[in-house]
Amino acid sequence: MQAPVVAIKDLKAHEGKPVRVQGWLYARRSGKKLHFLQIRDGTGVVQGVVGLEEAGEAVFQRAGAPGQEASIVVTGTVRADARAPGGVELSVTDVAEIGPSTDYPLGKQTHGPDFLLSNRHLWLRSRRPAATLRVRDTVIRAIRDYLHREGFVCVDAPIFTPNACEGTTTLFEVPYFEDQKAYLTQSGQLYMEAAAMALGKVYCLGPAFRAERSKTRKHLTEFWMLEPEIAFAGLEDVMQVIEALLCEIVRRVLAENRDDLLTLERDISKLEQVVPPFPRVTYDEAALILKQKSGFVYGGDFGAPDEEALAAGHSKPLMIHRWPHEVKAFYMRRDPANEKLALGVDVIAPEGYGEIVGGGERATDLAFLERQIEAHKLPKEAFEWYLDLRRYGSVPHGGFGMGIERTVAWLCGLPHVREAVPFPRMLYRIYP
RNA sequence: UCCGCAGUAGCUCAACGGUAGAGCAACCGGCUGUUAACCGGUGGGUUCUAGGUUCAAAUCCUAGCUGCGGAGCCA
Repeated sequence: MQAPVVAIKDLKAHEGKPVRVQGWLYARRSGKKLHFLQIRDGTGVVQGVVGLEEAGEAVFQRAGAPGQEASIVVTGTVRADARAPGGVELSVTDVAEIGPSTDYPLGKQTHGPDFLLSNRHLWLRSRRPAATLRVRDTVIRAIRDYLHREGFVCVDAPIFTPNACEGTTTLFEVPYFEDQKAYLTQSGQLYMEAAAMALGKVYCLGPAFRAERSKTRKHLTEFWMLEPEIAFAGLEDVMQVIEALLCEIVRRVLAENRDDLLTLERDISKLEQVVPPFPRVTYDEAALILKQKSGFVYGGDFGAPDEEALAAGHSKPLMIHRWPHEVKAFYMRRDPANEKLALGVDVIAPEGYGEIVGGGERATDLAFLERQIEAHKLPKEAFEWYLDLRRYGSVPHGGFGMGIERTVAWLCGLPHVREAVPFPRMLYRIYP
């Protein structure tokens, strides 16, 4: 009878028993009578020890043959060992090579970002990318769990759209049958407003595309965005949901990904400080702070250096609300207390990770929106369906968009958002 | 689109006007407890491309290509 297959993370529970481990040869160190095999299987890494005398000559030779990242099945007995980083080792009795691997491109030497990104399909096997993807998984599960618990319904938005959702930023154009054109969505928000009028609390979580020629550590051309939309909600309600959601995400990652955060050398104490309430300032207050620091001129949007200056000194995400309406989208509701301000909110992550959330309360007044569409020179016929939402039982509502990669990059302490997505799409990179 | 920086061995880099080198990887040998293993040896080059300056160019100049970082825009 063959020994049972056991995941490396579960080996401790099988101490003293024979098991099989299926995985890949991460690295090997060899002596004349001893092989040390570092085996990884996606759940962890374990060291297999192959002694010439214990395993026999045939097995010993087979253990010395597979190259780095060859796929192997290793049979052995689980043994506690104080010298092992994970607490247990495998005393190997047999090794079988499944798929060979020679001249693996990613060795133990250091590599530059260009080379690593060109080999992203292999780089994923390394510890840091694997840890990052596990954190990303937790972030997405935390989002879905939390929103489900709060009564939200997942309503997916279309990827093909007939026109710009907001009419401003650059779109990827694709041919759509004979003589039509379609565009890849840059936001599902307008569709979520329709869904919120049907189901109350809704969200979508999917890719968004921006054909901007941006080359910074905060930008991808394809990124994932969470967009909740809530009926019968105002700006304060939206800010409350953002705060609660971010705290829940951080809590889950701290609870489920401690080892991954250690692998990533993340300062966990910084994340532990992310608890309610978040600091909140109005645009006016923020502009005043910037004016004292750097001579900022009131009325403009905040640039990346401005964001960093505002976030400096805060260990929690900073919420900036009530913006001059000129710098915000046409569909934002105006502040009843000051018609020059839009009821929008941006959330700036700590440690220089920039804007991770943008949202606010939507305008519900039909005549106001018609004027806005005209003022922004948008094609009105494309927005008729959107205006219908105001013609037939409109209610106060609001929502926000959260950038998944920026959030993951912040939680993991990554130098660039491209590491927060399995296969990044950037201005000059679409391979692999 | 604009502004910087870079391109030399498979990878990471050095050489800064005067004989192209190191570490890692590969290959060979040694080692019974390694953890980025260690020790000895071998092979490995159109110095991104095209011009130019010079007795002499990886090095200086011009143009291009590629990548990186930042700005703008945004999540």
